[in-house]
Amino acid sequence: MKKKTFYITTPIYYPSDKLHIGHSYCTVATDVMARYKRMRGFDVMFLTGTDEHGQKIEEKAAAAGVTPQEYVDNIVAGIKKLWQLMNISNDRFVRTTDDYHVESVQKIFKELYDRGEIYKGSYKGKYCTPCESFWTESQLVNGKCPDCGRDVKDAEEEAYFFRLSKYADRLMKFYYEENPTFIEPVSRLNEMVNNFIKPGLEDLCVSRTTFTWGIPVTFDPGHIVYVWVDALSNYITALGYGNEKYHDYEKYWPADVHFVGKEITRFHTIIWPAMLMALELPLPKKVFGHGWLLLEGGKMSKSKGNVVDPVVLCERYGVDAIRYFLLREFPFGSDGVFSNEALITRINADLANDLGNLVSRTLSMGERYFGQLVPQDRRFITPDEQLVAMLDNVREQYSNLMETFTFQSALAEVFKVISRANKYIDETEPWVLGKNSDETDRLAAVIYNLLETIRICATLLVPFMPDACNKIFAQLGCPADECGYEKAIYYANTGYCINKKENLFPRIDLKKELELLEQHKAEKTAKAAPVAPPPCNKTSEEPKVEGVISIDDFMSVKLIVAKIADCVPVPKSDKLLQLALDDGSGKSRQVVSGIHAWYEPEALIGKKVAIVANLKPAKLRGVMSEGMILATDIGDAARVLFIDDAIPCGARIR
RNA sequence: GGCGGCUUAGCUCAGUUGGCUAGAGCAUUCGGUUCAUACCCGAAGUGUCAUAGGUUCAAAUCCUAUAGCCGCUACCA
Repeated sequence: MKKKTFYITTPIYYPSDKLHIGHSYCTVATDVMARYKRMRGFDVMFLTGTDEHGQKIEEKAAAAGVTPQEYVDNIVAGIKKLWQLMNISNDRFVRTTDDYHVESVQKIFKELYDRGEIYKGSYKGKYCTPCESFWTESQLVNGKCPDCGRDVKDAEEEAYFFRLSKYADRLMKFYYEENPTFIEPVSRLNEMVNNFIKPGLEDLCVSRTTFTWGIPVTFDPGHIVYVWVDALSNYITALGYGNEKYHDYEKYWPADVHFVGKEITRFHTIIWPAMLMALELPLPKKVFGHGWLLLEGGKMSKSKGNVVDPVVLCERYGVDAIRYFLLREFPFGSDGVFSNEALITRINADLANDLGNLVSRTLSMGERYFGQLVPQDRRFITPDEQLVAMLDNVREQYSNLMETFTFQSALAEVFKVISRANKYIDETEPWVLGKNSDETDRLAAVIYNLLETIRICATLLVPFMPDACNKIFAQLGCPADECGYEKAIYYANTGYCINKKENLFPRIDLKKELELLEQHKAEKTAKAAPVAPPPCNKTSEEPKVEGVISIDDFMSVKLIVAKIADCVPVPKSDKLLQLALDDGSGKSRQVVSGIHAWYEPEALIGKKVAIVANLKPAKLRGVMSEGMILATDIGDAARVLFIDDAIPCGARIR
């Protein structure tokens, strides 16, 4: 009989930098699920990989003075090493620079084009003639070419578009009728529908000519396949769709679940299904958007310099402890706050005190009273029943929760049993039984029950902590290959051969360890400082007072005086005004402001206002805005803060 | 601005379709035990279940409003 298959994926990670604990979180969760399904007898395909193309990689490589390929090879080697360290059991690792992937993507792109799902259109933007470069509005710096700073002119560029818009109805039908559990958690479904589907989907630009590091469009030189088709299709190219490298597309597709970060659920629940519809291929069964690991300061990000390095943690506390912590501490669908203190507290309480200590005390009593072998002559009595009842039920409770990716609760069920076993020792007092030779058969039963508890729990914990559990099996004297899921019930094993070794999870000195980690972090940021331009994290060591900022924080906002030289409404907009400002620089500054409801252009021209001069430029309704006019709200109305005409344009406000 | 979500013990959170004195873990205090990794077991708790109304025999659980926080998004900038 053929085994049932289970295909599970992580996102393919972008190798522009080293990965942090957040990436580990997703990959460990996927690994646990893959191991669990293998344990349940499934033929599992577990895929992870890297998304290696794009402009950012191209730039990073140039900055590092290497080719893009050299750059990604280096980073990817580190990623593979990390997964090895973290005991990730992926069956395949796809790189978007792999030949077979490139070949498949080119075929898919052509196929979509031939089917009329991709059409050639034009993409409006700006062109810098001297640089021969095409830029989008958002790439311009102060409306000028970001390379040379010269003026740019309107231009249209050819690009390919995918007919995403025509799939809105089919997607809605798919979400609500064909596969109501496609998107999880469900709150994400609402976001997708309300924010994207209902307002109307737009066709998607799927090619670029602004960079070269990517997969060329075979039938149109100069065009590069943009990330959507390139990256998303990894889930099928890695099974051999459109290539001869692998041959198990038929076997594993459609995927049982894509685990993705919540920030990319949109791509996986709208664009990816639409692409597959266009190709007339089956859709994945489920997309699960998991939460983020936050730090006390907020989101983890390289620019904040607050990333947590999984390698350091694994080396210090062991891979299994980290894997356990990640899935025990945080509900998989929501965000969680990561802290070293929570990590160590969790390891001590659950792994050292409860599980590790249970193994330790059970085995040393077993050895003390019986040597290695627990006598077969055992007297079971009524007080055993509570523990045994839990052993009879835990496997099912656990698997019900695992099937819905509720790892946190699945682990909690197992640890309830571990706790009960510790209590059982207190109740039965084996050390008293051990003093009375008439009680040997009773003592044998107690020790046996404890060994059964440990064996069953360890079996269920294997997906989370493979190494530690195998060590437990070794110390129990029952071969790991005889500790499968089907044996995770009471009385499935009757003989034990105790062989106690060193403790599984040493207790950690919380205070000492926190100091060490802090020190480690300080050294690291000190080392990193010369490389990275000192960004906004310079005050991170100072105690932060809530609601209070430093003078430096304030001075980072550049407020200046400017005169409104001209003002017109933004076309097709009812709230926006487009202002031409004299900011004293000699050049005109364009700012868009949402105040048309309260001010007519004529009322503003000639007035002086305060503006934020160093605000990141943004495009509003297609018009560039290089700053912000200061205003205040009175009730529902906005009032602009006008400045005394005697103050010159460009004057700094502080 | 729109849509969605959250607000429960000092901390982190559970609380199924409204129903017995609102729970768990961690931390705290006290007691027990000694097999064990200064561990384990037991006990004690503290809660205006964000605020104000409403529906109901009965609401943490449903409805309305308000406040704070968060997510996505936008003609915020």
